[in-house]
Amino acid sequence: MSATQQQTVVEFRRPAGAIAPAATPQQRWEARTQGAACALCHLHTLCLPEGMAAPERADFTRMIARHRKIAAGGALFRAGDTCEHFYFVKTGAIKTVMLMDDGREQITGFHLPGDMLGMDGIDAGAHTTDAIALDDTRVCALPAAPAARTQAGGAALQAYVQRKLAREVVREQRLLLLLGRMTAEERVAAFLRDLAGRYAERGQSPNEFTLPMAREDIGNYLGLTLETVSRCFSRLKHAGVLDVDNRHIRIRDAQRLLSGAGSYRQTSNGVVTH
Amino acid sequence: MSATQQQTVVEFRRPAGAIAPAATPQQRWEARTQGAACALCHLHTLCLPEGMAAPERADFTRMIARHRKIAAGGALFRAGDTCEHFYFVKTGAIKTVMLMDDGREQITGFHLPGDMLGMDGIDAGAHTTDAIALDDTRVCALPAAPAARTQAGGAALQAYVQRKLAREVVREQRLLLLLGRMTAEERVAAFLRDLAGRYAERGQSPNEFTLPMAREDIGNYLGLTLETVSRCFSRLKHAGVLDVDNRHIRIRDAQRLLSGAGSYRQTSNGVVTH
DNA sequence: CGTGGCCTTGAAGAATCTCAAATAATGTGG
DNA sequence: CCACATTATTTGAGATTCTTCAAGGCCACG
Repeated sequence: MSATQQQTVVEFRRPAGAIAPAATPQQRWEARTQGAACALCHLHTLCLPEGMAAPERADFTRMIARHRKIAAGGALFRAGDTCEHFYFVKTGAIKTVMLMDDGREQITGFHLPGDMLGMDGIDAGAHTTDAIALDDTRVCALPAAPAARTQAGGAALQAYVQRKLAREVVREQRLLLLLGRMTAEERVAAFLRDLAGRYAERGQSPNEFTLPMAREDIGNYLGLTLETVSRCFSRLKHAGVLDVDNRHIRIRDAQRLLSGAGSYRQTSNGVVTH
Repeated sequence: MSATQQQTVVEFRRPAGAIAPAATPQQRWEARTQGAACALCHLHTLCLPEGMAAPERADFTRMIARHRKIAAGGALFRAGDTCEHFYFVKTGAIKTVMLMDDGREQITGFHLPGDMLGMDGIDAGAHTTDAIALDDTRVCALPAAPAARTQAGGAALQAYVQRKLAREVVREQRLLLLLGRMTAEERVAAFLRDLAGRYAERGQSPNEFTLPMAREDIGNYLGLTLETVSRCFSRLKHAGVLDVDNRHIRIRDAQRLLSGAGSYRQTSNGVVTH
């Protein structure tokens, strides 16, 4: 949703060099056995700290425990669990859910391959959300203690976590703006734009993708009901902005998706076209 | 809004030793001239890192530039400004506001004395919000560079910022839940509870205080209009939960303010008392 | 081929917003 | 210190958006 992300989506450019070339099986096997797999992982441009010096990157890589698996619907962690690791999604997708006493829930984020999660546990030492797999999912785990504390892991790792946290703060600020000030259709449009941008970062097509979550999850995330989300999708479809086939989305008119996205609203003079 | 904060509000306990005893003018003068004012500031329990060792606390104190003043309505920083400092509110109050291209705004936080702000600028190097004084306000400034980077300032300071960031993430998560899932009256009640808890932390009465912001700001923050906020106040007033006299608030029935706060809603069976 | 989960669509209802007006507080210049 | 202008707040009535409730269709899976 940032300016640069929007740019990416509008022009449907694939960011040059966003994703590393795939490693050969032989390379991968060697990397894994030598604890240097991160450098060869196709997600390393998203996970690995760029500014970090080589020896510290090696430390980082060595600390990572690879390949914890979570089945679709399973929990990576629950609210209240001691925060022992931060996680990177490797394959699949995860939602983080904040809970109320009376059972109401709010999804605070969807985490795609390359995304880091679990830092919400730094403050209290325990996670504040449930992390639920939307699909069969694999994650890498980074021990939280050295990353959060001043000893051991070193300052570079600490700075890395700090950056990730700051990014999370800004992401949530944008979400506050969405929930507080946008109409249903604007929210859905912003959601799709955001997803498109993130797929672009991952080297996948930003204008054609498959949603990893149900309508209910989208609605929950956007502060709407699943019916409202469905209706917004239908309206955008009939307006020619999108192709929607169940969870498969194709963006036909990125320009209109960007500009209020088929909401045909002009706030200043009240004119409503269509 | 955390469990412990709620507790504080329910029982209207003043947390023991939350606030340091006031320093004498002589002590203050010495402290200021020697760069050790933080230890004597009545807000030091909120600002100063608890786990920090004495020498590092002294470093922290020396880095702080004291007493930048902002007149009511003035900006401490604007979205896009280079993030050179983090700030601590000393007196007054500040709102941080996220902006949309079309002029819509979303207040993302109100910052009271003792609160830290400005960390949203860590990621991009520039602030993402406007910080506007609600009253004549004084702040202390902490240079951002040593706090964010690995050199100079040291790991302790870095860990401190990390903690503050993590707390901010959790605070925003709670706000997402509020904006996404709560009714208007629940939002207003949660807002007052939160404020009450924060005043309690500052050694002020949690059941009687003066709002530093206008109805419009409250509404904006809660994703409502000012009229809706005003109506909620009136309903809570007529229900005997609050005394509302313009910006002066007195909480008469904390129990009811906590439990859905005059909204008389029971989500499970649909029964609506009142 | 039946069952359950997910999605779509319609119609009625509720919560909140918008518009409008009156009242109260605050600030300003004389 | 007062009269006036300005701004903030309250309250009402009607409009609107979104939700709730309900029904039906599609698809995967046993």
